[in-house]
Amino acid sequence: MTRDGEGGEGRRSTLRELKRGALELVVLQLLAPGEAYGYEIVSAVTARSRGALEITDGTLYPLLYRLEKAGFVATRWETPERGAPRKYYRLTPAGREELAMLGREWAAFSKAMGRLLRDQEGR
Amino acid sequence: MTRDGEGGEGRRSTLRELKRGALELVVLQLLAPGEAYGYEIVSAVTARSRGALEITDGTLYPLLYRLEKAGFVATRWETPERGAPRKYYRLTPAGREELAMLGREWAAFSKAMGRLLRDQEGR
DNA sequence: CGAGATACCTTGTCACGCAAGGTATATTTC
DNA sequence: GAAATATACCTTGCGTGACAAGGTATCTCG
Repeated sequence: MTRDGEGGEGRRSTLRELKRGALELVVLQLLAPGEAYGYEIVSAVTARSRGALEITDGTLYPLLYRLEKAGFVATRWETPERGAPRKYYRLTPAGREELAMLGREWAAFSKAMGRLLRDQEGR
Repeated sequence: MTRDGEGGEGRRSTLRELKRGALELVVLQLLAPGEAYGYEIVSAVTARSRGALEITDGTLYPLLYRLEKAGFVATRWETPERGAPRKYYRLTPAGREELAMLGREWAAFSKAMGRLLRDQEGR
């Protein structure tokens, strides 16, 4: 996966802002089954969200750094038999708590949004 | 509703970032049944989202201004019999289109998130 | 006339996604 | 064995937007 670019001059991609806050939750969820390295996470985010969420490595690495600084993930370097060295990330216990909490918050939030969008009542 | 403050020194309020992107959609939805004025919208957002989304007027007014500049809402001043003058906002046809589009995007996004969070598969 | 309530608006700060660059290592090709 | 390519990680600069904090204008009440 190379530099993509997307063509975008000044276009606002509507819910772009919304997707921001979801990213931390998504990354933690992706790490739940086991460890993964940076580039792997970048493509997993797009794949597992079926395109609803697309990120670049320039977005991910600062986030991973914040997560590590917050104690939610721990890292490990590994040099595979072929290819460049990889930095593997895995959840810490605090990271699993954070994941659970964000999951609950997401559920509450999306439920509230669904209700609000469904109701036709005039305030 | 006065200045609230929330106590927050450096605290990260978790899904705060996520709620950003939802706000435009929520405000447009609140205006769907008819016009409303600023302060009314501020309290309606909290009430209709049942606390899942809380904003201050300092957040809303810049957003309303952006929506107006984008042609999604139109305004009208009214001086009520009692109290300070109010600026009423209503959806334009373009605003209704935007609302419909954001609603579809929200549905797709929340569906993708739900699926991602539900799946336990190891990438 | 003050004090308070209602309502609107602006300024400054901070967070963060993202494009665009860069570095390091390993592999392939000539 | 040097250049080219691929893989992977990291950093810088910019723009956007939520929010706190402050401000202004109008009206009501004592």
